Amino acid sequence: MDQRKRITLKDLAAKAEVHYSTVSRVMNPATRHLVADDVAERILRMADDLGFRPNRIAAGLRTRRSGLVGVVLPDISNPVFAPILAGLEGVLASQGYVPIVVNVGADKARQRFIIDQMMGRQVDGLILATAEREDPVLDYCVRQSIPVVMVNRGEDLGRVPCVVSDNTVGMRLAVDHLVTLGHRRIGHIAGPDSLSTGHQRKQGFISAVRRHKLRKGEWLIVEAANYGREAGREACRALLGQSPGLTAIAAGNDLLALGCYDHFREEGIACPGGISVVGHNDMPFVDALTPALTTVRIAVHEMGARAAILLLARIADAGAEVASVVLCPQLIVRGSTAPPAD
Amino acid sequence: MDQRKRITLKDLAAKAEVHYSTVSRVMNPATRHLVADDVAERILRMADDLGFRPNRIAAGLRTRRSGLVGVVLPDISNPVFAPILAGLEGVLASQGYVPIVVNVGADKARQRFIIDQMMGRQVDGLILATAEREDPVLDYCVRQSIPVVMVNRGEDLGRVPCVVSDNTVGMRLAVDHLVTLGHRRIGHIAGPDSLSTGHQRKQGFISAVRRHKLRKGEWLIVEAANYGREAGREACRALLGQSPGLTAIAAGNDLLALGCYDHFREEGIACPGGISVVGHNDMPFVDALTPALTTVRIAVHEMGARAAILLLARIADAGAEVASVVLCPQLIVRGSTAPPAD
DNA sequence: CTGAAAGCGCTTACAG
DNA sequence: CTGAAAGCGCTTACAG
Repeated sequence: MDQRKRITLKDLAAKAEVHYSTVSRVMNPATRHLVADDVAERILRMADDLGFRPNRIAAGLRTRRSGLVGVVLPDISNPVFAPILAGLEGVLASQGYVPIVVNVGADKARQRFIIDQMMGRQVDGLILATAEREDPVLDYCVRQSIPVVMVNRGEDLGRVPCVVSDNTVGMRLAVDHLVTLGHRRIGHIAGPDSLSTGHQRKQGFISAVRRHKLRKGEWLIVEAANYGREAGREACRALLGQSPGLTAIAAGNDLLALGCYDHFREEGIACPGGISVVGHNDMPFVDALTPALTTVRIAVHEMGARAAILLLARIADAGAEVASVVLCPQLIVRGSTAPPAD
Repeated sequence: MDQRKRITLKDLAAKAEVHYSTVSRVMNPATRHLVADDVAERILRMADDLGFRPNRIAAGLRTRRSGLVGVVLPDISNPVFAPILAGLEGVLASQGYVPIVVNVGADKARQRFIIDQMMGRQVDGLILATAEREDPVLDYCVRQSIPVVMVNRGEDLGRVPCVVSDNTVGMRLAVDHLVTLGHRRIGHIAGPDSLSTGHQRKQGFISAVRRHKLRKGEWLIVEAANYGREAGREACRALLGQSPGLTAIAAGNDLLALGCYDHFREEGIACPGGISVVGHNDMPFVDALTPALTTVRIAVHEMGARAAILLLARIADAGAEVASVVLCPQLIVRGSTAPPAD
């Protein structure tokens, strides 16, 4: 009923008339030199002919390395995560690792359950895209002392390496751009303050408007319920309800900006004619919106790649210094921002 | 340097003063009833206290089940695949399986290499989103007789179960809609003919226009180089170059439709005023485009879920009938289609 | 109901 | 350079 009986080290050794430990040495490039060249060559050829694929599960049991990395995602339908995953996967694969990815949502109990499962599967390390600024799951990982790195979102304590975009700079780019266009009344739709991205971007917004000496009342912040489009629409309504005179909005991410578009459409507000919007992330296809979204591009793919590199380093040497990586974002000016009407 | 020495069956058995086979029976719900209730309870409590997580790699070596499913993706940056992956992952997780996902691109040699790696990792089955109508990699999988199911794209021979959307119906919905609006000169931008989606949608288009008795010359097909946005732009240029009188385009997918938008923008063509467009897939956020894209919604999430269910059935019983699943698509009318100008 | 034993397919000191 | 042996952490017939 099932796959043709898989051939093993021993089968191959029998055919080659050598001890199976010799075959083992040949199959592993690192130990191949221990075997006479002619023998190695012969065995390699036979392995190829027979389609011998060493059982990595068995090897992993012996070496205590699974070659598996657990990737914990909060929301795979958010387009930011696809390129991050692609970046991760690329470098992991190049080193013979493979990601096991689980989409867990925001529930901490479930995250912990999943991480337990992953540890049961002997993952060599964990990449978390789910971290909150204070995160019990992260505490748990630290206690277990399993190699972990965070991606996109960090924690406040900095116990664990993380790879993030420079959110302060990102918001400053956004605000500088708006101010340069002539805006003085600017709103910010913040992401959840429990997430480092939400918090840092908000702080970045505040320090940027202060730098430009905007007075209290000229700027305003509303925190969205989450990073989704619908939450953005609601926050936009609240923001403009509180301060109808705003001429520009810096959104905490592109989905929130999309929610602003939705609100504008409902209310017949022109963009950028009536109000300007800047997003954050430059997620796929926001250039195809009308107006094309001005946004802060973060290096998502690179973020994934760097996180994988950091994790691999940590797997190789758990004592390595906790170094984090902060990637520089870039302002992408498109059609959703213009000088204010008045 | 590394994680606190992981505790094993034997450690736990020593503490509980029973044989470790007893502990094994307790840890597995299916064999728990073989052990006296009070003993089981005591062991369970101790396991919990000590944070014992059975080593699934070791168990897998013994049982010859890894609980791993390989997922082979052609292009993770295409937004269709995120919901498919989410659907897959959801049902796999509910059954104690976990996906290992690799983004391989279209290269068949690399696909085969990756599949070899996955088989070396003892995956219990494979989900391929990379299938072509004639696919050497699929031949290889069949020869290895490893459980496989295809998702989104099928093969011509139908040797392997697959879960796809009904592409013929999808194109008919699109064409019927356009004809109902009054269009008689309709172009189709086809995806690659080597892919079942490209081929079937093209055939669906042809039979739909014939049903409506459009004459030769009233309809036209151009095949895009791939399913990407840029290829769509080029194909749109070619299509309108060959037949400037077209009043509507049925695109092979949303990305191709997006490419049409790009071309229209370049050339100052109004949509839907000058020309109407229908997409396919209803990928995330095409409702936020201007005009919002009329498209054929395919049940992506469900597609993933069904594929996982099929695979699990096949893993349980390799002799099971090869049943495929064809999901019914749905037309979503939005702003990119309108009656022709003349 | 519980224990003792074999074995899954590898890796890697240890000899020679 | 090659072999013989132990052992990674489990599961599961087989006894009792």
